[in-house]
Amino acid sequence: MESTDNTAPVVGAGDPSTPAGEGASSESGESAGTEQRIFKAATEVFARKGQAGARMREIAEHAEINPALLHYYFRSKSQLYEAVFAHGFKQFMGGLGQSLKADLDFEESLRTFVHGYIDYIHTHQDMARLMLNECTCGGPILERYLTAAVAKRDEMPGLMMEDRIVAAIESGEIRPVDPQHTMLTIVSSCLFPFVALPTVRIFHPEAADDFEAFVEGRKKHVVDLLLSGLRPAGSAE
Amino acid sequence: MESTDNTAPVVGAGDPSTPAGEGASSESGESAGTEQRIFKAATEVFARKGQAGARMREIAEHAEINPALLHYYFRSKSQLYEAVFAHGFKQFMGGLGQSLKADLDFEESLRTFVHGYIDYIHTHQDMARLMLNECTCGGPILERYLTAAVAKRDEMPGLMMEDRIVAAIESGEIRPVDPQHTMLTIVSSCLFPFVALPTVRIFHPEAADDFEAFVEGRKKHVVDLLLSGLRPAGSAE
DNA sequence: AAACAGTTTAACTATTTGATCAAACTCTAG
DNA sequence: CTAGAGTTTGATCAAATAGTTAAACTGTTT
Repeated sequence: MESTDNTAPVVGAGDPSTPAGEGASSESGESAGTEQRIFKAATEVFARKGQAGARMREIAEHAEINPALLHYYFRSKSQLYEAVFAHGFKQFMGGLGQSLKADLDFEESLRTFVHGYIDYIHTHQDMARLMLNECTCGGPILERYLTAAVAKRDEMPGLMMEDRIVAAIESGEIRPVDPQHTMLTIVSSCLFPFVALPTVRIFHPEAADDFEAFVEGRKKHVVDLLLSGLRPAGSAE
Repeated sequence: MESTDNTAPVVGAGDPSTPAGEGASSESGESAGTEQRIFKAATEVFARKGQAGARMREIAEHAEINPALLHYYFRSKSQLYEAVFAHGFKQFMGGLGQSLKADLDFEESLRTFVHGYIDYIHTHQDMARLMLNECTCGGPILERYLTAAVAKRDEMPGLMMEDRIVAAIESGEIRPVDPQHTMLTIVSSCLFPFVALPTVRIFHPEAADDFEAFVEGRKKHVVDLLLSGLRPAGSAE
């Protein structure tokens, strides 16, 4: 009843979780990971051009597949976008959550968070840019997902870290600071340099030459600067 | 000789500086600041949708003018975009430069930079988002403008501040840190919270209620955290 | 008022875009 | 081999898009 009744998959609509749910792989006409190729290409193009600026044909070219396949697998442009976004959002939220549940002191908690955050961002730059794009334009999609995530606070690594800051202030591990601004500074310091990387490269030519070194240097610097900045007054190094 | 020879202004092409060069205002048919209205609307739409995603008709609607006027004043979409970008870039670079030339100690230099940066960003959010958008996609326009600006180092406030950090380390005003990473952290902390403001609002509902308080709080927090983080070992508060 | 330069408008073109569809293809199951 | 479900393709459509143009309009100058 719902539109033409051919045998179409359309995985993105029903289960916006994994890019190509391996569980229901009904390999027949040698798909060869067509769906995953679409997904990856879509992530790149959406990240660069945004939802409105991205062209379906460009995604198809990037994935080296026939443009019609985009609609075969994802029905429409908006559904493809939402599938990509939802996957990234879930991955982003889920990845860090676990590592923070261990009961470490503040210094180790911060180190874990910063290292994990930077590792994720620099290995998923496209997804990070896509998310930021959504943040800047303040579209309804992000708001929908974000408010849902904020509800169950203990699954948002950012909010967990914020709670950790509050606790550390109370226990005297760090000096009294505004937890929300501090959290904002942490996220900014980890995220921004990689999102704006094309620009950073112009100022840091060495970041292009030895990227891994730049990433590790970034981790060290952020943790070091924050720990120094948050150390209680009077406590020596 | 250059295309049709009607009497067209096209200010954006020749002099990409001020949005509506008041010098050559040839007021006849009651323009009523049409060009400035276009400019402002274009900034908003380009910031939200990017160069590729923005639609000329949307800009025209936003400016409440006839779509054809966009081409009358700016010839093409790409020239309109470049005019908007160039204006923002020049304004961005020029504004902070002067304030840093005064010979202040490091603490005051940092305070001046952070306050000036945040003031500019939060009063020109659209322009900041547009610039960041250009940063993320790494288009040729930004690279062209940026490399030109880096050449004359003493006109880039960011690089001037970085030089100030190096000097402060040598003079012992602050402890030895990586100047480039430190600079990145400063810029990140000032820029990101306002660029991603729609998202921040979900976590900081009070930022929406009393925006001015949030801005001032942000300035204080960033300066405070950085000064603490950079203070030489052993020096009391 | 007549001429004129600058501005605004609506109608138009050519191209691009997202989306659809029937036909062809591929592999497996019977 | 044949039937059939799932997949891929090229052709095609309607809507949207950037850009053009001639005519109408505005105010100023003569």
